[in-house]
Order: sequence, then structure tokens, then C-alpha cells
Amino acid sequence: MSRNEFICDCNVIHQEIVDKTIKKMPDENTFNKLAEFFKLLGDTTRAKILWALDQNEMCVCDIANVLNMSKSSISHQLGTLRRSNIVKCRKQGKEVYYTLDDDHVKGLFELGLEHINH
Amino acid sequence: MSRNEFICDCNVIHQEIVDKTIKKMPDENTFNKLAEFFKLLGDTTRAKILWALDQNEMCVCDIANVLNMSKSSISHQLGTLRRSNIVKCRKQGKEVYYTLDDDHVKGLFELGLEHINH
DNA sequence: TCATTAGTTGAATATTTATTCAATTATATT
DNA sequence: AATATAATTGAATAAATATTCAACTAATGA
Repeated sequence: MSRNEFICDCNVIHQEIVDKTIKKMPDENTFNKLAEFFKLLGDTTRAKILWALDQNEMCVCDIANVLNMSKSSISHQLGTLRRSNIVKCRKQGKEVYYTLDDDHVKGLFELGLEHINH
Repeated sequence: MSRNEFICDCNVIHQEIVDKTIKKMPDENTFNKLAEFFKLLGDTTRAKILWALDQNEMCVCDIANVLNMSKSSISHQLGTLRRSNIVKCRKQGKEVYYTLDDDHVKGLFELGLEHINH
């Protein structure tokens, strides 16, 4: 979508600030990726999985038992996290062991918890 | 839901790890709030709004113009962010000026961008 | 080889949610 | 008082997504 076609239905009130902000703004793709990343943390089940994997490497059944949810549901979510490179896995025998594949998750949780506790 | 009623459809493979993890796990409410918080950042429109407000205080029309979106859409999202105490506003004349009301947003964006850039 | 178990996957369902549209409130101006 | 503009709001629509269910693969062991 070109900047020339305006969808916006209202006037610019502070032209300078608007222009300056548009100029500095990261591109669409950056925001999309950023939002996609935060969306991954923005689900209770995935948040629990990531927290658990930050404690220990675990197989799918372990995680399902920790969260008291079905294996299939956990596996679907692990697939999502895997495809987004937030977790990685290794297969050993019949079991698949998952670990965190992102150094930032712990820091993000800490900042999130700070917000929650005012 | 009590811990005694098991939904999980698979056996515990590493009992010790599972028990230890359950014992350490924050309560349901903490995860819900944490996920809700990240969900707020996990939308392209809201991510842009927050980034913009981190640059300047702005009124609704300014933000709508920066994002090239309708005033109503922006106002809905600002309402969501306001009710979650991530932004605050002050009214001056006909305009309503919004600012960030959370010190962690900048830090979160930085960590998020680090993830995106491998 | 057969049975069992861990894990994955696709389709269906149910829920959540972002945007639009229309109506409304509040402030400023003539 | 009448008009115009900034912003909010509720309802409707459309899109995204979490979980369930059933079928499937791969590895183990009897």
C-alpha cells in the first residue's frame, strides 16, 4: 500500500510530529515479525511451555503432564514454537526432547512480570 | 480444575522432573496475566502504536495518520492499551493525547528485535 | 512379526479478536 | 444556538487460532 493512497479518515493535527515519526518508523516487515514474536509468548499454554523448558529439557509427555493437557495439543504448540525457532528438539529413541532455542525468553518473562507487579 | 482430575492422555516419563517443575511453577493467574500482556504487543497495529508513542506524545488523529488507518480502529486499540495500563491519556480541548505508561515496553521491543535479527 | 507407546499431523470445531460502520458525546467556533 | 471536528463506543463482520479427534509414523520390546 502506497503512502499516497490515504485510508485515514481524519486530518493531521500536528504535521511535524507525524512526518518526523513516519520518517523514523521501521518498515512493515519489522513490525510484522516483532508482533509475531510477541504473539508466541501471548498465549497461556505457550507461556507455560516456555517457562517449563527454561527449567529443564523435557519430552512431550513430560510437558503434557506438567501442564495437564493433551499430548496432541502440546505437540501442536511445540510445532509452532519450533517453526519460529524459539525451541529446538532432539530425538532419542521414541521420545523427542525439547529445549529453549532463544536467549531472550527469560529476559522477556522477567520484564513481563515486572509489568504485572506494577 | 483440580490437579487430581487428569486430562493428560499420556504417561509421565520422567516423574522427578515433572514433579519438581510443577512444584516450582507460578500459579495460573500469573501465566494468564503474562500471556495477556504479551498478547498486547503481539499485534502489528498495537506494536506500531506503542513504538510511535515511544517517540512522541500524540493525539488519536496523529497516530491514525502515522499508521494510515481509521480513527475508529486506532481508538479501539488505544482503549485496549489504556485498560491494560500500557498507555495513558490526557484530554486537552477536543484532542486526547496519549503517552506510554510502561517503562518496560522499550526494553521488550529491544529484546524482540534481537530475536528477529538472530 | 505383532503389539505398544511417543509423537506428529490434518481437518473440524469453537473461540477470540481486529476492523468497519453508524451513532453518540464533548469541545470549540461562528 | 448551530455547526464542525476529535474521539469514543456498540454491534456486526471477517479473520485468526487453540484444542479436539482420528489417523498416522517411528521406535521399542516381547
